[in-house]
Amino acid sequence: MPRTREFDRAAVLDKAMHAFWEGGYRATSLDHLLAATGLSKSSLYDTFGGKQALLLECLDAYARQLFAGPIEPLLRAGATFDDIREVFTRILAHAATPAGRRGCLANTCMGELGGSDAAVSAATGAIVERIESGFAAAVATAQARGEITNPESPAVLARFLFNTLSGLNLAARAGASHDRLQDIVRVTLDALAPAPAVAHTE
Amino acid sequence: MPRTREFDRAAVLDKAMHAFWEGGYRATSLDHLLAATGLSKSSLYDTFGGKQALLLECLDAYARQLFAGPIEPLLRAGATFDDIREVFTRILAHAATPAGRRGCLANTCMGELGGSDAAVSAATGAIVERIESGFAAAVATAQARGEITNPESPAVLARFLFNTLSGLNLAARAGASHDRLQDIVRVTLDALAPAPAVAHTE
DNA sequence: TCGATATTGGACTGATCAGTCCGAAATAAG
DNA sequence: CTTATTTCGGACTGATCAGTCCAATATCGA
Repeated sequence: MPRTREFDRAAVLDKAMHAFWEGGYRATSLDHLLAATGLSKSSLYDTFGGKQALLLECLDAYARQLFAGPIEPLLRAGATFDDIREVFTRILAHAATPAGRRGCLANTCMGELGGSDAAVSAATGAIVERIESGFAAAVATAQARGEITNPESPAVLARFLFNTLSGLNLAARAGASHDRLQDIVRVTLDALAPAPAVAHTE
Repeated sequence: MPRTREFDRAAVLDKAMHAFWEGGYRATSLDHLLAATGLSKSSLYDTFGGKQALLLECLDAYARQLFAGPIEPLLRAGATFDDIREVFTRILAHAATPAGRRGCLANTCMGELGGSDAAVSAATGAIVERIESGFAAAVATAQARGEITNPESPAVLARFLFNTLSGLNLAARAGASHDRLQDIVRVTLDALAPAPAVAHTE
């Protein structure tokens, strides 16, 4: 009996996600979102509830694409140092695309709304948590295999790795050169398994 | 002949800076700025020109307090590894204060306006540049003295150090624990002069 | 004391914000 | 074809935004 919906929910969500990703939350007005998604105000409100609720769904969609894309190697059981490397390689590759300048949606939202919106804070916190525990598992495996010689605990090294990621995303958004990002990644990865220094001293 | 001004420009600037620091640019409305500074709309516009111009002056004031405070050790001629350590110690100490949750004004502005406001971008870029060249100089000195054994160039290590700083500020704004920040700093500094690994292999 | 001049308070503007609401349109079951 | 049901377009709301403007006010030199 009902009239058929004229849009695809998932496709609309994807477009809204890219709009937020580009401009952040406040700077992306509802009018802008309507233009980006092509639907009417009433449809948007009927379907998603409101601007904040839409952002939360976009963060979910963003997380899914993250865990299916650049972060995916980290979630495989038995991930190793190579998988950690692969994550950074993928991040760098994405940062090199025109869309890469937008950095990370979760990162941007955290910076903009972290202190003032508990729901957004929770959503981004969950993403952080999942990435970091992936790093920690991979570090533990890599330490057991001797690929990572840095004796800090997996949890600590995971924090360090995530922090580098976080900085990279902000740098990309600030327009950093590819070289700059590569340098940072190289030093970071090298910190996990430093070359044996000058050796033969003692 | 003129009527005497009823406020202290520097004090007003300081209050406005803290308002922006707390809420970012867009979320800090003019009304909020007026309440924070205590002056009237016409005084604010006569004195500073407008909201964006005020932010730019706040960024200048912020840079001055940064270079006279946490970053100061880095700007001394002949700064060494200890001075790099001292910078991070000061950053950690500041992050532990209630105000530390706000992170870094320049960082927040870069994330919020980096891609859309060239003037803000230039202002924050100049701050980054100055901090990073301070890091680079200190790294060069420390390498020459053998305090830093990591063979990467001073410029590259400076990028790495700044990236850690950048991540720390976002983490602080996201409400990270003190332990978390400390872990990140420890791993970062250790990456500059890694302990001689297991040694005596080879 | 007095007048020239800058500061100040606050009303005002037009734009834009997120969000509401309802009549018109479209559809599918009967 | 009719009708129940949902979607859709767009007008509308009240709040808030940054910014303008001017009359009232206060001050200082003379």
